[in-house]
Amino acid sequence: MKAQELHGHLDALLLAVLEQGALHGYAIIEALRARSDGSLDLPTGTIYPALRRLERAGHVASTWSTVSGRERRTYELTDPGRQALAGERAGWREFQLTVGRFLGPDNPPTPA
Amino acid sequence: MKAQELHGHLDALLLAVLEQGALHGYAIIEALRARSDGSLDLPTGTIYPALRRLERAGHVASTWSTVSGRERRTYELTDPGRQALAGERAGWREFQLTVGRFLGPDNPPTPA
DNA sequence: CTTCATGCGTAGCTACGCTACTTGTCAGAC
DNA sequence: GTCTGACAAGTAGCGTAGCTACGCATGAAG
Repeated sequence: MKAQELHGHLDALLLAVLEQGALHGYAIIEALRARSDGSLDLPTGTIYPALRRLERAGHVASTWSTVSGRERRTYELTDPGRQALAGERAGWREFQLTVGRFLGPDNPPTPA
Repeated sequence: MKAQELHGHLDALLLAVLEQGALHGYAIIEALRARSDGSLDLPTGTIYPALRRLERAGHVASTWSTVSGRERRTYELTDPGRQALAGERAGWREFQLTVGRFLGPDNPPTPA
């Protein structure tokens, strides 16, 4: 899948992944890959800046920890983040309906 | 609807609109607005360059005409364009499924 | 001791949609 | 007679945001 299409939807995906529990950056990348059956294999240069954006926006909060000598930055959803996620879900639904009206498989507006 | 989300899907929308018949730029903008119930109100600075891109790619062909003193550039889908549209449709379906797995309304993977 | 998985991060690039603008015709208002 | 606004095309420059390609460090495996 061409990942450029994610433009504007990545933040929502990250929030959705964190909805199930706090994760550190690397684990988020793996979670996205796993839950999408490999379709979403996003590079760190995409994920880390995006997480910083979300933290600046107050949608996630991060805490450092050290696991077997390795530094980890674990992110968790905040309450505003949860609200934002709800908004993103609604936005996604509208987007899906609108675009689907043009690209849906059963969309011919002048069929018969 | 935030139109920035269109990133990467605009070409597909334009092809889909032209699938129903040739249109000139201005009419395409109106068609998008009409078929989306006003959700997609795209500025000329978005549409015209996009149509040029599609023409360079060989997905549409344009012909000039003059209607009551006004110059019109009418675009129509080419055969490669039709194939491209089919590909975009498949891509959209995959994209929709993948993102929907995270943002769908009934997606909690660890519900009970 | 070298390689690979884990883990974080940034600099610079590029694609692409948007804002704001210009040019021009024609219809209708004033 | 002039002016506003719909119609119709177009470009220049901007900003956003994801990507490529790096660099750094630790620990396990060969």
